[in-house]
Amino acid sequence: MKLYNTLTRRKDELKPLNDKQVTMYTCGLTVYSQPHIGNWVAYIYWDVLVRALKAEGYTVNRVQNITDVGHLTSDEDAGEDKMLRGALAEGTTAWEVADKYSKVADDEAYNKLGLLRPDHMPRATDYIPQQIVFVQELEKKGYTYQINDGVYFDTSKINNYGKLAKLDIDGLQFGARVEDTGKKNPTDFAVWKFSNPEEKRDMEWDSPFGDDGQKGFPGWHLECSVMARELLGDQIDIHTGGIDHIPVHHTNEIAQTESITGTQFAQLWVHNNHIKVDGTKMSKSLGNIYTLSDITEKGFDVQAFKLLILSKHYRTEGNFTWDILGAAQNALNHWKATADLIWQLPEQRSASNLADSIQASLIDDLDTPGAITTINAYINTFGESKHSPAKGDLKSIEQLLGIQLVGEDISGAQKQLISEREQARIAKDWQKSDEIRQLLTQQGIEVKDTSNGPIWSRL
RNA sequence: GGCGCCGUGGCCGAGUGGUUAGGCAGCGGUCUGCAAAGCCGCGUACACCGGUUCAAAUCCGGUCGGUGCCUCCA
Repeated sequence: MKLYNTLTRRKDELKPLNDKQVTMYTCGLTVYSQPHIGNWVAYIYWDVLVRALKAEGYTVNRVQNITDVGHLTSDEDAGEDKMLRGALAEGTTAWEVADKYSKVADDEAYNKLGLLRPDHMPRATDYIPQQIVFVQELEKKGYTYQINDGVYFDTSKINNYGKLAKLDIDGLQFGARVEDTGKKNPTDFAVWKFSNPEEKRDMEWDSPFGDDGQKGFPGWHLECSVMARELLGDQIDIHTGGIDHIPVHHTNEIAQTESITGTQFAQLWVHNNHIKVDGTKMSKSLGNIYTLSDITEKGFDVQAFKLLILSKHYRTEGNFTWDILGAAQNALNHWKATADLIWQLPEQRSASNLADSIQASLIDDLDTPGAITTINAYINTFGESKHSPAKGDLKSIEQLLGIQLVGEDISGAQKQLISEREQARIAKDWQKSDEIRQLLTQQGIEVKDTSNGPIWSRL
């Protein structure tokens, strides 16, 4: 399995630290509001990555956290707490907001999108003591300092800070866009923030830091470092996330973890690009943020959304429009209609190497467009075939890409209708024939008269 | 302003120094009671200007255009 490694800026071969077991960490959602399709884009790619790893014979131990505290609206440790903002918007507490959107996200990801559930889905608030210990360790080693609003990591203490993003540290100065809040260096970041005494916080904890009785909460970057270490160990094989996390979040995870462990944190850093909407960034201010429900309410299949996403490489920027989704839906319908031939025509006997071909694409830096091209070529061989695809081949597609193709057989009554219609056609009773076809259409079944006889598919 | 990324045929989207990507949409034909599908055929793309090379859409330089992060937002 080769993956493009942001650390080295080239495709690197995966060489797991522990033989055939792969450890993988993904930064999960901050559960403060309704997830949108951009969130799911990353989830879909990493889902296929896990599927490909399993097909390669690896066992995968995967952590995807749930951020429910500490994520501020600015990466620079300023701004509001996203959870509190969510609570304010809904007139409830941060705890309830976290609970609500954790459930929403869970339902959408694992029920609606049918993604594979990660092995561990820790919540940051369940790891507060561990995070405090982590900060204490950093303190002991002299990596931190305390100012007014929290305990900060001193990035000047390490010599390769910013190696992931290839940051030009010297070029960064306090000034126009980098506010001077008392930090020693512009890149320093909070590992523990103190609660503002003027504000009521739903989520805050006692800690050994600050004044006596002063409450606080963990820094966002710290959470991932701690949960990864607690659940996967000092070193992991693959760390995934969005490209937006390269300069700050992942850079800081590396700084913290490697300062503690003294070894390399993740071997492979894999980042997905984003998807735009109508050629521009999805943003609240533009009001162009779509959710999974928007897609289904327009009558599209979430599987079509997955196909749309997998049609482009995870590292290239994507675009979402309803037209593009419509094209993906058409392509999916074609795949599904071909899959439904298994109920109608004898199964193709000759062995195909479909699974191997798909897998060959996936292990080359998760080349899902290549895999889809392979599948299209395969599907197209059934255009005038007297056979249906092999069930094993369809299963391979479903297992490797996570796109469901095979539906249920139609009912006996519907089969009877198709048979009656065929009798009417033989008798040239076109009126009856068309009436039956109309009836089936109302039941969501389309019948086509082919050289192989009547063939149905779902509308 | 700082740091990036990208520019492929109607749309989406791979790829790469010399060989048809593919999908979606469209057009013509065929088949067909009709419809749809299938089948056959059709667009000869790679922003622009230079350079390197026997050969560049593919490498290098520049220009133009778009766009991302730094602020709501993955």
